[in-house]
Amino acid sequence: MSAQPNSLPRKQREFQQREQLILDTAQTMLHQHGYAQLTMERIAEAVEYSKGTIYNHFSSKEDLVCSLCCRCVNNLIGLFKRAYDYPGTTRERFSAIGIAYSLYHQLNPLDAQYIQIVKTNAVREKLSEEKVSELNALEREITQLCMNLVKEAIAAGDIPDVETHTADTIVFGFWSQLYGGMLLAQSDIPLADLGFSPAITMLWNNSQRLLDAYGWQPLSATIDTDKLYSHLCSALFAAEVCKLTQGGTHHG
Amino acid sequence: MSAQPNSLPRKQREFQQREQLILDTAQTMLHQHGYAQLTMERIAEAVEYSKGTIYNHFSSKEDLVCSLCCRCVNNLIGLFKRAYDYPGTTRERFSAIGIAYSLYHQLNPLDAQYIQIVKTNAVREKLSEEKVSELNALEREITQLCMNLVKEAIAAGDIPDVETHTADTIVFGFWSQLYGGMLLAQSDIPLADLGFSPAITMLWNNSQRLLDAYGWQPLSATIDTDKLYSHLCSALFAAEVCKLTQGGTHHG
DNA sequence: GACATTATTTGACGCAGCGTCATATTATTG
DNA sequence: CAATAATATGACGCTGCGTCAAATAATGTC
Repeated sequence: MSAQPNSLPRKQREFQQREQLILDTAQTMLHQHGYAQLTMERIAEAVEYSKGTIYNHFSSKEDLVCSLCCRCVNNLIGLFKRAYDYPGTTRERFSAIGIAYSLYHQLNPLDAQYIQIVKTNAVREKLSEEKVSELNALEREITQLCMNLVKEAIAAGDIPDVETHTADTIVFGFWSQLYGGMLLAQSDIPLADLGFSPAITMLWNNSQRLLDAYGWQPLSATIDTDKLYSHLCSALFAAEVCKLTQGGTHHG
Repeated sequence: MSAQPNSLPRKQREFQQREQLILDTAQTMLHQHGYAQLTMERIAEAVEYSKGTIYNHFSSKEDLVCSLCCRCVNNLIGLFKRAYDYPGTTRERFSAIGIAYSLYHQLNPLDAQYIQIVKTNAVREKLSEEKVSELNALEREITQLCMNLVKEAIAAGDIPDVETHTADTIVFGFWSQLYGGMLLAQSDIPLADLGFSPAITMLWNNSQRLLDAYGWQPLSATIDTDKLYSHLCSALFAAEVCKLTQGGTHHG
């Protein structure tokens, strides 16, 4: 968008643009044909550069997928920050983070693939030191964001009895729930067939329960959580929700 | 253990034994050298059969890993059943399932790899219809076991306000927490570095909170959860805990 | 603008690992 | 002990990763 003139040497800008092109292409291919069909040759062909050039950008296929993953975590961090900066109670803001997470994965269900793939030891083994620490830095950033909010809440007196509910336990618990819930929702297992309700609803309800369990004020008994959900959605993530409802039909 | 004489034609018994041998060997190799180093050639060499023979048992490498995964889920089901059959309150029994899960993954940290790998779409894509449904059946079994216990609890009046906390929501929430927590605990991310307490402790505390949030009687306020934890461990999983404490040092 | 030098791109190549299948080996039966 | 069936074998074809010497383009110098 911004037409800042040559903030970098032209060469470097071209390089970065090409890198994005490769990533975009790879992402599309991954979404359309799956990981097994994603080969360096095909990517090279699609971007109309040769394989060697791709390897100038990414040291391996794993490295490329990891970069995809980093981009996606970055996007998620963006949403989280929006939630963090919301001018409301700490509990509302933390709840908004949960919504951000769930929305992101509803909007980009296939992005969960990279995360999934990159979390696999089989792939980790092959990553360069460098890429691993890039990813770790992002993980750290997103974790700290949550942690800070919880600490803020504790400092503000919104969470009582801090001895048993330390900040780390709360973040861990909430995060586990989001992460596990998202994985269960996405993956293979046909939840509906097993008699489950829509995962998104369950996830929201469960996370509210959990915040109640920590005694995070104001408790859900004193407010209308359904209303809170839709309010946060429209206040913070209107664009995303819009895209989601427009997107309409679930599968391709 | 049981020396039942030739319940099956000798040939078939040999076949099954060999299958187990292959799986055991593959498991060991996976643990020792990682997924990247696991090749069909090497497995064949190690079991002293040829590659072709391996392919008589498993239609692909993915198929083999999936079988490993099935075996591991089976073991987990065994532990879950023990928890299920414990003669205590429904809440104790459900808590025991949580312990079973956490113990299993402490004892067999590397087994999480198969699950992880097999959950990856990249691998799923390559699995035979047959293996997928074998795995699904196991997932179903283990899910139903949890679901049944929750239903029992609801029927017994141990969980109030069933409109908002339906059985599926509770199972989903609890399971998400276990699954997400285990993945976070195991994976890559150096929790300690990020300022987290031991994951097992957090997991236990969080799951107890969650059960409280559902109003599952008796609430943790009325009992000593630490005591419950050690009691259930020794009553149900003495052998496992013993192995765990003997195993001693964490990393190889 | 011609030449030298440096940077970038290229695709043929080597190699590893999967999965196949014709052949060799072993077991079973008459 | 041959004939036949069942099973095991490993050489082979193929795909896809990652490399690197050579080709091509870009930049700098006079």
